[in-house]
Amino acid sequence: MEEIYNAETVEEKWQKYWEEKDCFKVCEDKSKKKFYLLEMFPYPSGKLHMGHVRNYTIGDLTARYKKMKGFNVIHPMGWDAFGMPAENAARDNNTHPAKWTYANIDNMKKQLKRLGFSYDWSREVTTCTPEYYRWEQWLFIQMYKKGMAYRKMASVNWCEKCQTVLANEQVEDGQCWRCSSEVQQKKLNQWFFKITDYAEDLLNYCDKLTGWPEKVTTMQKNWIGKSEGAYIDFDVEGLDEKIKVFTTRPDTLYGCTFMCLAPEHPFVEKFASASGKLDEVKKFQEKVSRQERTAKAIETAEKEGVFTGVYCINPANKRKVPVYAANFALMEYGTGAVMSVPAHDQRDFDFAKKYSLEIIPVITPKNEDLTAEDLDKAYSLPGILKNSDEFNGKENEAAKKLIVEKLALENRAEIAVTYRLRDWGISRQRYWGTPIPMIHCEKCGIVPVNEEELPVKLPEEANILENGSSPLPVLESFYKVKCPKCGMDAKRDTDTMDTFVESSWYFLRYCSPGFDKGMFSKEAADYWMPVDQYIGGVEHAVMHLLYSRYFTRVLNDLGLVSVREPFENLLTQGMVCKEIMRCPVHGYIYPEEAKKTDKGNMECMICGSAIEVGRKEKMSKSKKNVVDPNSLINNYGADTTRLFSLFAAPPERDLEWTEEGVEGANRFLNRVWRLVSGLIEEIKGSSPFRGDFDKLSGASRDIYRKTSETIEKAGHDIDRFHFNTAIAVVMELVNLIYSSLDKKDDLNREVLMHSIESIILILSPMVPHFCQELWSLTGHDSILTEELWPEIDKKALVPDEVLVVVQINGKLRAKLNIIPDADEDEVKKLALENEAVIKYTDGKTPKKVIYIKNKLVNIVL
RNA sequence: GCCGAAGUGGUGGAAUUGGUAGACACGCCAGGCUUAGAACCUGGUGGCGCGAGUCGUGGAGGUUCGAGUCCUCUCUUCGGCACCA
Repeated sequence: MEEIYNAETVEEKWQKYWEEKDCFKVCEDKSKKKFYLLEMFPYPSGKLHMGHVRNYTIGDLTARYKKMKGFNVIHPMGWDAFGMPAENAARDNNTHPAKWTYANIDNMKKQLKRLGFSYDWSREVTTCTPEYYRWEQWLFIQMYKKGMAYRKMASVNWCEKCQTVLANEQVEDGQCWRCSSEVQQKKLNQWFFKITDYAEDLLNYCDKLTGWPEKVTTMQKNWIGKSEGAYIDFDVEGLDEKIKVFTTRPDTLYGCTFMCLAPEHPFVEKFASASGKLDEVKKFQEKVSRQERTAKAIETAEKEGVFTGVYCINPANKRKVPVYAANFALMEYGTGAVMSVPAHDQRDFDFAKKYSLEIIPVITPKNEDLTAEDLDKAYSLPGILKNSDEFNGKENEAAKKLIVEKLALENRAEIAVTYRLRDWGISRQRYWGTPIPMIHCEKCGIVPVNEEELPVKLPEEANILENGSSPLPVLESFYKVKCPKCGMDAKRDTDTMDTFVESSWYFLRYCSPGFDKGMFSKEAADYWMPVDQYIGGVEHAVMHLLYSRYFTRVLNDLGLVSVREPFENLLTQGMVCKEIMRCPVHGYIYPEEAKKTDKGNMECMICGSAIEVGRKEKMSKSKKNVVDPNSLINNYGADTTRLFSLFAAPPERDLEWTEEGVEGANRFLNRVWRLVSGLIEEIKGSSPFRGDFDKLSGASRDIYRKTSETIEKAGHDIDRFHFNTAIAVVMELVNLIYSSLDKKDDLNREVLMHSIESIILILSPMVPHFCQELWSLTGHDSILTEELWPEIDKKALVPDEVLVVVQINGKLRAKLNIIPDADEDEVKKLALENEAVIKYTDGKTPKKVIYIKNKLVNIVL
């Protein structure tokens, strides 16, 4: 056996073996319990980053561990291969998106294999292949037939730089999520998925997703944003119109003293022209449209409005109420009209102060009488109604219902629920995406492509245009088609789908990746689904996870799959961080551009200046605080890389990358290696201890017991994703064996063999190449991927003696070693007779003596 | 503004259910091995104190025989939502 562990040759050897022997291939097997382990598939950007490595290491450990626990584990991998970076790269490097994408996939796949991940590559799914998107198009047509996909003119978020529309979720603080340029509004005819039909269902199930972090379900709930209230109709004075408002506070209706419409509300111009105020109103509209829509701007922007010149009638008290157009009213929410109650809403209050509008309190705290003069801000707490006719004196919560009921009798109000969630706009004016399988015919309107003609292939001869936009709208061979219905000349839809569509069902495709009679085989999907453990970044908490839940519901309702929720358990891993380094001359610098001086400071290798070491932040190219997985593997090997990312922090927390930490992980592997190589002559050929624990004594007994404890604790820790502590207990065992080695004469070889075997087995899901090599070297013919998790000898878990601590008034004063489950009175007696205890009790009689079995005695004086 | 999470040694982090705070690792210190270094092995390492001790889990209270853990208030950091009517 080599004295030193050579990661490179060992890793290469076993990777080759695994691949040749197809070790990770799985099939449905109804005799076994299945386990679907899924990691979020990557966008093939070209290279893996440390975030991927961490995500997939956690996944691989879990997959291998579950397999050792006897599950039939499916562990697939694929590529979220459509998307804009491919187009950008194609334009910048004068290549084709497909070429770029496939080259990246090739490269990243090599990297994944170098890390030794146990993927069943026969299930690889690549979303940009016609075999995949064909079925997405098919589903689109089914959804269209059910009214679940529809088209409407919509004001969309338009990014001038990317030349495309963005989903609401892709707009962050009014800026494009990718390029951060300002998002504008543009009217376009768009395809939408009716996710709002499922808003209630998606919301209700949030609380049933007990295997998800609460943080994520809360974010989804916020995103869906249900609010319960009422629609109330206001008559308009002098015009035959009704203004419908949505309010969550019908109890404050009597306090409504003005009305605010969104500037783009259709009534605004209508009213203004009726009253002759069109000029002023138009000026206001223009001003608002120029206003910034970023969160910051909104926060600081003053509430502003303009009187339309028209009054409406408060249906409760018939009061005449002026109608304003106001910058804080949003057309996208509710009805675009707000009944303003300045006494009880802060925005309305600000607005009323600015324009000297009347403020009438209608809710007052119990045992107090709130008047308009008392108010220096809106009162928004619960209370008792006043100034509200027959509702005076009622609790405001109760009044909500009563007021709506009264108005409902006259057809002026109804209970209503609104959601913040919008329908999912999926049209993208891009090339590198799934073509929308629809044809526009002048005579027949919108006609789906015949299903036999699917897929509508993305024409590969096309290339991105100079300005970066899609070639499809100008590619005659693509858009010029015959109408499937009437046979006349017609035009193909030249938009492609949002790439979140592909990732909303890839986990189903993995169940039967080659299936050519549908999206997936129902039989296979019903065997494998739901995903038992999903692992990925928290950045997908809303979009991807919500869309996937939505798609699973749609597919369930179409009878294509039996599950309704796709992901049973979710683990969101933290980010990989590293400190930022800045050279006063060169700005941000890469870690490899810095070196440590003798004094322990960092200096720039280019210019020698002292480097400011900044705080730890998420690794990003722009800050140059990145580490390339490839160089890590080259320097230390895949197993060290894997071990470090598991040991340095629990998975859900951020992981701070340090060179010292990586070296520590490497050191541990070498320590295990040396332990085995030092013992190999002695233990090789021995079988692991299977005898009676009671016959063991001395160091052998201790080691055997510690081994049993380690198997138990490591398994338990892995079950709850505490990988760092699972590794720590193995380190403890290794330390114990090391420190027992000088007592070698006592050591039972079979016990040693048992311990070494156990260490190898426990570590094998984490550092599989390393363990497989040791497994073979210690005389095993089998392949570790077929081995089961080691058995625990329960008998050895019972300690010979337990440590009972003795406290006096809660302070630790003595320790007793006692046989387990000793008689309570005897332990108390022993404690009280203890020398140190006598010193502290000082002859006093204890008031109370508390005994916790096998743990502690607390003497209260 | 609203909602949520987290604050533990010099550092990353341990501590099922309230029961020895600081496992394991990094770093540091000492010793061993070595011609020397690296590597490795052994030991030490929360603060204060020579010591018996004493103080210690962001801060202030509280419950309890006993609190990192439970309750109230508060500070800080991070994340999400946000003119949502």
